Amino acid sequence: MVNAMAISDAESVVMDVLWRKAPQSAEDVVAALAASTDWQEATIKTLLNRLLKKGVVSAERDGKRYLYRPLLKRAEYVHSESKTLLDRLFDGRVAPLVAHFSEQRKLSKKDLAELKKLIEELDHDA
Amino acid sequence: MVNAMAISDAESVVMDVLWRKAPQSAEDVVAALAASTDWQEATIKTLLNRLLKKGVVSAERDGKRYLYRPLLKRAEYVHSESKTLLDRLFDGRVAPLVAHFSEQRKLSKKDLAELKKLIEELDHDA
DNA sequence: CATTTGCAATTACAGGCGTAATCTAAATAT
DNA sequence: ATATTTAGATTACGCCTGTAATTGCAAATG
Repeated sequence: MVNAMAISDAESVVMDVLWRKAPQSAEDVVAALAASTDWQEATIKTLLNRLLKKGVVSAERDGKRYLYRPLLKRAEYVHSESKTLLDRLFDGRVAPLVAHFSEQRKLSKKDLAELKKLIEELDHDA
Repeated sequence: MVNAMAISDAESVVMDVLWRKAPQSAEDVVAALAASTDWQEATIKTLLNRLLKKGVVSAERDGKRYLYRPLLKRAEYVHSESKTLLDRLFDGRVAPLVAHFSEQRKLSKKDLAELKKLIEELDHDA
């Protein structure tokens, strides 16, 4: 068990919708996902319920339906996912990952420019 | 299905052993994992077999046993895992990941120094 | 040869995941 | 008041995973 309460891939797609905007009803979420997935309504409701059970979203009654909102913050999720990957593959550090991508020539101009700027700022800060 | 032929977490631990040294017999792999896991021999053999079935390791008879070696290269695996994560969480680019870690103040001195050097080299190269 | 032994192959089994269909209770319409 | 619609809750189901135990077979040994 790598993660105490892991969010599955499909579940994270639903979280993304709630991170973009909250609270939302199940129907809202279904509507938001209609374009990008071909999941049935029932599927999305299942995912919402599993997320509820995992304690990472809350549901507040609103008339006949519920309004869902994320309890887990996106930054937290992003961080734990990233850290898990860095730990597994890059000895827990960021630089080796960047090195890997540069070796594979998979750094875009944009990436390079941004990285350069970032590093300069950090350097200046420190 | 995100990955055509995904390697599970437990399986990747076995791959790690083979990436470090190949070929190795099942017994070698068991020995290598004795320190870091408490998996039974049978478990490790199951994992080897699943990896075989997935076509990411090969087995060559060596007397009564087999010698296993990875067919998938570590760099390929690392790349696909990293790319999947970057795509999911950072719009497919490296810089935002670095930015995230710097915002969370999770960049070590070492990371910073390495990144700086890397960027300089790349800049110089380009 | 017959038997033990060392490996690999097969089988097991519960829980999670992707993907829903169906059931039920509440609200609304007739 | 009853019928219908609607939304959530329950149930389903096959595949993957983690974690093995058991079986089968070939080689070594008595």
